[in-house]
Amino acid sequence: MAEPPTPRDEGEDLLRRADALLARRRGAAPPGPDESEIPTLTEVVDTAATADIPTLTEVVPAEPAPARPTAGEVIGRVQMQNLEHGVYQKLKRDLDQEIARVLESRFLPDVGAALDAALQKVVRDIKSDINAMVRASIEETLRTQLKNLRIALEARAALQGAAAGASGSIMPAFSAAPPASSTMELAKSFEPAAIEARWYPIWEKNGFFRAGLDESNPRRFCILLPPPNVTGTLHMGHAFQQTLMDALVRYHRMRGYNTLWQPGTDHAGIATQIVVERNLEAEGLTRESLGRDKFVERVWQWKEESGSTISRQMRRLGASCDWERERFTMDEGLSRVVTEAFVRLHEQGLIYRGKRLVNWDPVLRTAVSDLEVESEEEDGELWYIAYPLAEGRERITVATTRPETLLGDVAVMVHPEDGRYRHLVGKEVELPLTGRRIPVIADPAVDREFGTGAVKVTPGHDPNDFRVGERHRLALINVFNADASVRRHAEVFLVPGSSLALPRRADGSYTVLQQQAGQYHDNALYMDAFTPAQLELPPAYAGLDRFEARRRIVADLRAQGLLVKTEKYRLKVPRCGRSGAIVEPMLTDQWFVKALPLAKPALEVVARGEIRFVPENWTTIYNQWLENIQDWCISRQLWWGHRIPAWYDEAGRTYVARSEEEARAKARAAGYDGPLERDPDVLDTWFSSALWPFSTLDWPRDNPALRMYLPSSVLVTGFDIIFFWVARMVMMTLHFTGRVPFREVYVHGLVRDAEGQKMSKSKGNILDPLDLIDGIGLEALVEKRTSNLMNPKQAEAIAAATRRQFPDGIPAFGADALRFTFASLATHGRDIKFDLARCEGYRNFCNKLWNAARFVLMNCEGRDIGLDETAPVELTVADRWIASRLQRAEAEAHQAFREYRFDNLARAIYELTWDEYCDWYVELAKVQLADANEARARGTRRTLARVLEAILRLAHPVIPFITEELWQRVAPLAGKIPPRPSLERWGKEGAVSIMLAPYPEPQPERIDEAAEREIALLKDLTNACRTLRSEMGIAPGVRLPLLIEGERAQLEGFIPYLAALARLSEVVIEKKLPQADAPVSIVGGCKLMLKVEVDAAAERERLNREASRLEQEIARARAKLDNPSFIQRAPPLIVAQEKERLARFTATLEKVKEQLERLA
RNA sequence: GGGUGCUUAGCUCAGCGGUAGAGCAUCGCCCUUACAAGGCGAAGGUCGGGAGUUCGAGCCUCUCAGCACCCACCA
Repeated sequence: MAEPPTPRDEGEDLLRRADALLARRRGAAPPGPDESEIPTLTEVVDTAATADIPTLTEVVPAEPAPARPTAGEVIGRVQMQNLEHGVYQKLKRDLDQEIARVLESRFLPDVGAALDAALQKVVRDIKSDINAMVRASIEETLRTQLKNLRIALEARAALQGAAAGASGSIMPAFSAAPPASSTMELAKSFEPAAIEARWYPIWEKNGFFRAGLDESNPRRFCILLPPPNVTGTLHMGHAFQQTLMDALVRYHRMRGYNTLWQPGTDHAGIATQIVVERNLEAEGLTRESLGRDKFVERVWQWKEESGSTISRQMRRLGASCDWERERFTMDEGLSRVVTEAFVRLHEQGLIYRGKRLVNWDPVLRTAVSDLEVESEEEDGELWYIAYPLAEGRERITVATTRPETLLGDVAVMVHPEDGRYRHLVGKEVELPLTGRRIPVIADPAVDREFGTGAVKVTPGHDPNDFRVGERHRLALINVFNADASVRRHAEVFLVPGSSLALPRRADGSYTVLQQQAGQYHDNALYMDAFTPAQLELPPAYAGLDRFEARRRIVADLRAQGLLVKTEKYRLKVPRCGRSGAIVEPMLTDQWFVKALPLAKPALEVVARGEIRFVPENWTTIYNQWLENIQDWCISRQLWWGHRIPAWYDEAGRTYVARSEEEARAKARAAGYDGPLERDPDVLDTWFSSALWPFSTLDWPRDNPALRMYLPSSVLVTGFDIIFFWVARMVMMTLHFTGRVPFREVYVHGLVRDAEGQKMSKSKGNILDPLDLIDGIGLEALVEKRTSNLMNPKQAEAIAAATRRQFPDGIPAFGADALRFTFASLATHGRDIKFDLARCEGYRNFCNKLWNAARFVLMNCEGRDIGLDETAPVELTVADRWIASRLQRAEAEAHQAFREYRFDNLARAIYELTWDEYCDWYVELAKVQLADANEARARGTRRTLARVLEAILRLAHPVIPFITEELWQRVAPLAGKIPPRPSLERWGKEGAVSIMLAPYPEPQPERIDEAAEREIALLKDLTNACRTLRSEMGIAPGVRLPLLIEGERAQLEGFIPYLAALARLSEVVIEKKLPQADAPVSIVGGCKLMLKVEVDAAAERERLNREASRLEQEIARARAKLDNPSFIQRAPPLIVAQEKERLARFTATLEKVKEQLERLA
């Protein structure tokens, strides 16, 4: 199939040549493994990028540009542009790869190899994701370096481009760097990387993020950044949340509020300690071998190394926090606040220390709070164990999921009304394997249906049994060590009234330990008046891990014929949210915050509406939790964190104080002068987080920020930390400052993957926001997802899934597109399924905006755009219409911000920009610009520029980078700022940024309903023509005449628009359409006829379809109107509307029928 | 056992009493002097099932089903 040579072939030839050029360049570069031969970047760039890469004019045989291009030549130029773009992208990609390769080969062999070796060692036998983190950090650094290098390059290229004055440069992205000359064209497409890298530092250096501290301005807006883990990296949840916060902050800043976005990081006690301990493990060290001081030093070191990663990543996202106020929970200032808060709470009796049954993580060897325990259903077994009666041959069988805790049993419990066992209540059974005797007790808590209806009672290792113990005054036995191995000697806590039979002696007798009834103090648990004792456990199990002990005990029971049966059983297993270890209820000494007195005010402020949840149904969740709140265990047996400010003397007395000196003074006052020892424990991370709203404002020292920004305006957070953080901030802030911490809580959903799965390393579905901004190749992505898996067996499946889902890796979308995506996904639902396709769509949106600006600049820069108010300006209906639409969009934007409906905000911006401004107004403007009427052209240019300028400001809170870049060019046109100062001077004098420009306020008086109606009709007419054309299969290039039957006065003005938009050769308004076999469409009382021969039968068919559609509508409307109760009860407006519809459909049908007759 | 969501086009989601929408995907046609990361057009849904309230129900009520999530001590 031989085709004539077409321009396209020429283009392919061009591409081939470009390839050849690339190949040549590659050939010139030193390939081989000899790393010393690798050139520096500047070498590569100088030789390859700036010299070897030809301009397009060199590549394409130069043709003198004709003064007046003929149609064919115009096409040629368009093609050339596209080709230029294609070639450029190819070259750029290649150059990027080259740069990356050079960077890699230059740096990785030195630093990387050593690091890699170390990391390999780490990874091999440790379950850890440290490798990924370090790798990510390296990648990040490289990427940043690369970016910086590229910016330098761009500047150079721009300079050279300017010097050469060549219009045919094939590196347009580089001309996107500082727009040096005002007439320079924007790049053909939107290239986010350079723009982003340029603007953020300028904003930050100019102090635009700085908190407003003008106390005379009563408008204040403050957001606290939920402090991320200081050593962590940015994940999708952060990026999402921070996008919303940044939009809010930028919006209010533009509106002239005193604005503070308070950033900071959290020391994340457990999480960070775990990471550092794993690092140590790789070196064959443990924290114990290092010692506390050395270990904490190591953690600080780690914090210094990785502590800035997340804030750098936030900058990439465009977050406009006041970095000068950045805080860290372990800063000196914040630590002081933590101590102060602890001491005050203790003085007020709201903090106490006691031996309690707490959730113990045997791996981390620390207590964790109830909230940190996650229960999942898992497969397990239910063992039936026979306990022989002490007297007689009878046995009582209990069912348990935890046979190993039998060692700590103190009773067997049955339901008081259970006939099967009533006769046994009060008797004693022999506790197997232990040689002890325990009583049978009755308690209504027993479920008779479950198991055998008899339960073993282990108050020392089960919260439920603990309560039973309290009711029945049972002793408590702790059988485990801190690592949950079985003790040689159990700890026994005899409580008032309790007794415990010690193992049978050789002579068959028992010793019974007993404690007399004692006193309880207020609010205390029954065991607060315990007497400690010891109990020898069977030596066979001593030192065994609890699960090994379980196996042995079950085996021993079976051997003794006491194991009745075993059943498969699904049970809830409580695991530590951090380590994944199964939590063991353990009796330990811990510090607690009394929750009740703090919870009450926290409930009241919400009930009074001083704090409002958005969406409000979260109020219920908040209330329910606070209403059932338990005391909060705040001590952790860790080393990384705020050490508890309590000192003990040798008699075990406690002195809580702000410092050791103060403790000593208190001790002396109490008559003690000996040595003091500080409590080794640290505080729960969330304790310091709870103080965040005022600790970051340097409470208790009075200062403007504290006066102005407490309460903050809104807390933006996920529902997963309502209990952990939100409720506790309310309690603590109210308690210490008497103020609420924030007025509103905007609770957003959680980001999940496209399938709705939680993003997690082990699922291999993690998306890194930075990869969405910068893009990532497939191999790098696979590597990232499969490295350092907890379970390396998953690697293959994850790699396969990743290859399937991202066959080409992830393209670079840029921060703006990512942010726009997040905004548009921020509905008030719970889950946010992150859809890459959406991201691509919004990248395209940015490109659209970019090109609209390009169009406006091409048509307005250097032209009379009506800034001179004395020159005559004519505004057409189209101009008035787009201005009107702008007002509506602005109103929607404000409302969206008020309601935290970022999806609506995004939609309003998207529709205004794309559907109205680009698709219609720009097209209409082209018609107006082609007109000879200068006043009208001036008005058009003014409208083009002003509306675009407003759109940029409207969109800036969501897409800050591109809007700033464009605004710098567009704002002078719109008369908003003087022609821009050069970028070099930016910041020194008269720095003007879109960040500081006012947010658009809707002007209701500019809503022009008449213009809106007119344009609506014009759109309908245009669409009808287009539909006709398309249905008739008329090629877009063919221009046809159109005949319209309708009101001349109404339609006349539309003619030029219609002709252009519907690609018509002429538009003729007729009193009556001629009789012809031509397609006709009826729109709003007009008949449109495309003058083209058409098969009458097909046209009849089409009209009949239209008629039957109308008939259906008419029938529906008539049915309603025929219903007397509708007329009677529906609001008159609705009835009128329905009548109007009926009339309209009927009239249209009339015309369709008429046309049908004429066809015949 | 309590509680909270969700179920609308192939996919992701808006809409919450008055003519069923968007993006992506699909199917046509097209290099149209801002944009092929584009333009124009088309197709696609008895709004999970059932019952009720109402002149009128994706929208309100009840109920059933499915799916998520949260809280709680079922051995």
